[in-house]
Amino acid sequence: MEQRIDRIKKQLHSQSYKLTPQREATVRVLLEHEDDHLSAEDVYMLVKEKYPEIGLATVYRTLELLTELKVVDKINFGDGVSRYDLRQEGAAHFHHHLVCLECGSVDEIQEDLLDDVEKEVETRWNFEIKDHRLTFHGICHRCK
Amino acid sequence: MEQRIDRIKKQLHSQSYKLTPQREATVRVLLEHEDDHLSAEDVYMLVKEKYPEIGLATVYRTLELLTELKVVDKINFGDGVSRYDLRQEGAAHFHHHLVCLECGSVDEIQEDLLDDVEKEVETRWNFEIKDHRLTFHGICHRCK
DNA sequence: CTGTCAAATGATAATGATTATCATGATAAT
DNA sequence: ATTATCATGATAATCATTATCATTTGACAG
Ligand SMILES: [Mn+2]
Ligand SMILES: [Mn+2]
Ligand SMILES: [Zn+2]
Ligand SMILES: [Zn+2]
Repeated sequence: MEQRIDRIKKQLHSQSYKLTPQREATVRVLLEHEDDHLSAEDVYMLVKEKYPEIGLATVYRTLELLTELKVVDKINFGDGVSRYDLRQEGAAHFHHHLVCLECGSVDEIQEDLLDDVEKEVETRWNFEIKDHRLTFHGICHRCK
Repeated sequence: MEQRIDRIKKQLHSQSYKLTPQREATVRVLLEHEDDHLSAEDVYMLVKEKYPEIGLATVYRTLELLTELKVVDKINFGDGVSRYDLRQEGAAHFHHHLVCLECGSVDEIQEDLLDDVEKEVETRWNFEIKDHRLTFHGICHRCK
């Protein structure tokens, strides 16, 4: 945890941003909810527990900044809000999601699985892949 | 074109919906822009050219209805709007997209490519896949 | 034909997430 | 200490989408 925050701090400094107390509190909330898919409002409410004087705008700004630095990925599951998902450190690509149509749960697949598909796309469509988004919609193991 | 509209008409009737003039005008616009990825506002402006008295709410309602019937797919590329994409008739799964980070273009991949990956996900994660969304972000063939 | 009724429409208000603005506060270098 | 820059918080503005409601349409029964 602390080492992770330290690395994010360095990453911020390398772009001449500071790790302010508000930003640190926000990052801590994200780390403590690594498996969840929190909206900005969700993050705001959780950060307020430790840092009640923080403003909603600051949370939005911090999430935007972390997205820029590729610490988190901004993702949209089709309900009306953006959700922020901590990226695996050092992962080349964003991980995949399993969205259950029954219970609404969102599970993660950390393995890439797309190597072959991406090779094919790169050659046949002459497209240089930088990243991807893959979501499966269906019935989760709990609902079956 | 006419046959396609006829099949959509039957699909509507089978759920006891009618193909009103407004709905038909909207469907025609979608068919005429099959390769584009139009927002509700885009569709509204295009429909107005043929049917100026249509209201924006009706366009939203029609797009919602067509999404329900799986005639179109609602998709979100991360700019603030939903876009509506005509589905290939009879396709089991939604097609894939190539989004260029340089020029913003969105190209389509109609081939499935995911058969093997889906088999693996179904068995290893015990998840019954109904549909998917796959988007690649990178540099398109024109920008290279 | 008419009258009836549910479905559909269009104008517009309301909502809700996100962004912009701006005065104030913190920080670090000079 | 002074100044300059960055960051923050309150709040207003924006903008896509949804809800509301009075009116219209079209299928159907008599
Ligand atoms: Mn995730
Ligand atoms: Mn498409
Ligand atoms: Zn489930
Ligand atoms: Zn391009």
